[in-house]
Parts: sequence; structure tokens; C-alpha cells
Amino acid sequence: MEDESELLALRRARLETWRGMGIDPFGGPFPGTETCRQAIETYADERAVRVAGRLISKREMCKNVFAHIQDETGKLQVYAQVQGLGDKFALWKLLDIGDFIGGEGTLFTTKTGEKTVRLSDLRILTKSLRPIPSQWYGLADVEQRYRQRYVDLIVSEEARRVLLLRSRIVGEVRRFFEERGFIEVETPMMQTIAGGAAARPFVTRHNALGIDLYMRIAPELYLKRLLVGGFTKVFEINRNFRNEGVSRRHNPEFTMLEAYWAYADFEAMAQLVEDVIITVAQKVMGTLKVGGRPASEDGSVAAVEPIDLTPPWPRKPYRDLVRAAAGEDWFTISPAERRERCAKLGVEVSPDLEDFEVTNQVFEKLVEAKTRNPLFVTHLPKELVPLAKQNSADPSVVDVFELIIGGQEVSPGYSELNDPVAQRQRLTEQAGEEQQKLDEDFLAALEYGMPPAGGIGIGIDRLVMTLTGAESIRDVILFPLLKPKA
RNA sequence: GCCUCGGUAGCUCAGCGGUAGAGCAGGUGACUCUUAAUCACUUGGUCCAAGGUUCAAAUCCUUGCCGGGGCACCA
Repeated sequence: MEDESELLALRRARLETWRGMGIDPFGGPFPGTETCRQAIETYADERAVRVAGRLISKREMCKNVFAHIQDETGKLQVYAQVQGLGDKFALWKLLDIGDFIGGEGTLFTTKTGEKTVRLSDLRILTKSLRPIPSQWYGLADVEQRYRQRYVDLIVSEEARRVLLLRSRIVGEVRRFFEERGFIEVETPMMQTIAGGAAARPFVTRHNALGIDLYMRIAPELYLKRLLVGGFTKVFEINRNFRNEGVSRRHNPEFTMLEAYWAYADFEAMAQLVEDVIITVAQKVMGTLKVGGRPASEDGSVAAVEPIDLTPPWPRKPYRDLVRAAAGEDWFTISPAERRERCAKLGVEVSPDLEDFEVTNQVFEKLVEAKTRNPLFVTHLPKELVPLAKQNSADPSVVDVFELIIGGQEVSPGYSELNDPVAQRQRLTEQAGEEQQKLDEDFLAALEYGMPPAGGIGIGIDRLVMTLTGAESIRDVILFPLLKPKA
């Protein structure tokens, strides 16, 4: 490695110094430690502890040193002095911030009140050959934060917080469904026909079979096959892949929960979604007021009001919401008049939109985007959701809901269409538009008989955004997709 | 794909035609309760890349690359 910066060269040189002293810079195990948090939470004067972590700061005086080590539970101050460590005190001069160390010692409280380990033994565990970013300023370059998430995690408490919360949220969602009697299943992510949603798929290639396969855009058609097979409550939490644009709210691969419940309908599913989100928020966040944030101290970032998840969440028909936003006469005026009104309301509509899409623009811009607290939008027009079951009283709408929180759709729910003839007709229309093959096997399954059922999807990434207050989907995905750098 | 903003030291940033800078980190020295340790001295650069304008370009222009935000597509 030529042209190495001075900082890296120094660390490499130090590594050789260690080797010269018989220290393995990428050494063996250091078992039996407790976490930084445990050490502090179970504090007792002079209790013996054994800890390990990454060195993140040090304050050296000639004959004693204060330093902090860090693990995923937090920081812990360690203290070394000549009389306590003897020969090993000299090791401090050879440590760089970023190195991993392990130590043994006893707990005490400094005169400024911080619980600290007074080291009686010190082991060097791993050399860090690259300098880590400033503890004080952190990593501001968003590109580097996503590209080198491991560095972000070292220096950013907020990054660790959000990603640990994600882990707990997924765990609690899974537990909720299991406790309600749902069985977790895994269905194909590589499919010969990508169905179950309207989205462009990724194509991949199976060499030995000599065929193209698609990364799934939804697990829906396989989960419904399981209802045909006799299961009554199934769910899956896994990745979907959609070959669409990337944005603050969209990553090409994203985590979706889908659940199907035989003999239920969309209203039961709405209640299920409300229950799971409230349960998870309460267990993981400890509150139903989530995602709020105070203004930054210098005032450069405005405060964000929390979202209030207190139930019951309102259920409102789509058309009522549109009328409230765009005028009670919205559905009685002519399509041309609707376009004129859009201009007055400040909603842009491109000329090639169908009339129902014009209405939907109004819905998205004036209702969805402005809704903060949870709102179930029900009875959507059938043109918008062609694969759902029609309402028995009003066949122009379908028995579905869309749950909106914080201006974005978090969860759709359906009374699932189980009529194989109707399903074939609609899939054929859709397949024609998108030049897709028909999933004949799925249709055959429906012909065997699928019980009436409710289904839901919950966008897990967006749920985590809502609960943690993250503003970008990239903040809740450990390694979001970025273009490779030259 | 379109619009817009950005890319300068390991990190955070300033400089915006006239010798490439600061704070932190790093190095050397001092200091036995520090915590953004302190004090003194000090090292460090393909200013994203390639062209162009100019006596002179980090700075102005063009193109490209990567990223943020917005729009479109979508969940």
C-alpha cells in the first residue's frame, strides 16, 4: 500500500511495535466480560469487573490516564495509573483511539461523580489501523454515513439507537402475531412470475436451469396459496424488491410484513393493525406519543410534534375525505371542472391522467400528505385497487383500507378476493397492461377454494420511521443501496 | 429520468480569481481525578475528475462521477 497517509503509517508502525513486544495485535479471545451498561447499573464500590470495548477517548497525564471504552450498550470510563498497572502502564503510550482493549479492575466513583473502572490488568485485543471520526463532531457526510455504516455506528449514538430500536420493533411485531396464533412462514423470494403487486421487478438468471427469475415484489400470491392449503392465520416478514425510483421513502429492497387471516374481513384486519402498532409502540418506545423531537439548541432545526397513536383511530371513507378537502360537490361536477378546481387548490395534474387519477392526486396531496395521526382510509374506488373485493352495498368501491401515519401509507388491508373467475378477469386486464404472464398456478389454487380472508401488509421500514422519528428510510436500513463509487 | 444544492486535511468546516486555512484528531514535551482535559511546540492537502477561459483557477465556464433535497415512478 503506497501513498499511505501519515496517520495510517503511524498506526501500522505501532502495530509492528506491538509485535516486537510479543503482543498479537489481532489476538485471542477475552471471554467473561460484562457490558458497559451492566458495569454501571450494578455498581458497588470496589466490585471487581471484567470489561472490553473500543477505546473512544483518552486523557493522558504523565502517570495516570482516564479513557472511555464503548460497546453497543454505551460508554464506560476506565482509569489507569502507574501503581495499579505496573509494567502494563506503558501500554497506554501504544494505544490509539479506535483500538479494542480488555481489562479487569474494580469500580469506584471519581471526584466528579463518574462511575469508573480502576484497572488492575489491561489487554490489547485489536489494533485499529484507521482513525475514527471525531467523537465531538461525528460524521456529517451523509454519503459516508450510509456507505460506511460501521463507522457511523461507532460515532453516532443516534444511529445505534434507531437500529437497535428497529431490531426490537421487528421482534415485538413477530411476537404479537405469534401470540395471536399466526404461523410465520417463508415463501419464495425468487419467482418465475412476479405477482401480488403493481411494480416493476428485478430480473435475475438461474444458470443451471437456464431460465430468468424475478425477485419478488410481494409474497401475497404464495401466502394465499397457504390459505388454500388449509392454514387459517399466516404471516411473513421479509424483503420485497421493486425496480423503481429511490427516495427518502423508498429503497429498492424493503421489509414487508404480510398477514392473512381466514374468515376475517378488512375491518377485522384494521383492528389487528391498530392493535399491533399500539402494542409495539408501548413495549418498545414506552409511549403512544412517538417520533417527536425538540428544536435544536441553535434553532436551525425546528421542533417536530410527536404523532399521537392513542386509539381508537378514525376510519373514514375515501370519498368523504376527498369531499372535505376539495368541495362537497367534487363528485357531481364534470371531469373538466375537477381539473380546474385542482389548479385553484394548488394540486398539479398532468394532462394524461384519467379522471379517477385526478381525484387521487387531490387525495394524496390534500389528505394523505397532511395527515399526521393515524387515519384508516376505507372504501377506496375500485379503479385504485383492482384486485380487492367489491363492497356488497356499493360495487363502485372495494372493501379495503389504507392506514396513513405521518403523511405516508404505512399499511394497506383488504377483504381478499377469492372468486377465481373475477380474479382471472382482473389479473388478465392487469397483465395485458404490463405485458406480464398470468400466474396460472395461483388461479388454479383459487379454483380449489380459498376461504374468505382478510389480508394486510405493513411496511416495516416506514413503521420504524414513524416510531423512531427517522426522516429518511436510509436511516432505518443498515446498508441502504447506493451506487458504487467509481 | 428531470429540477436544485453540495463534494477543500483523518473528522467538522472557512476561503469563492492573486502564496491552501482554522478547530479537533495526530506527533514531541510537561502534568497522578480527567471527561470536548489543560499548556507549549509541531506534522499533515491529486481543493471529486477531465477539459476550457485567464498573466494567474479550490474560486469562473463546460462535461462527467457520487451524494442530499424536490418532482416523476412506487409502498
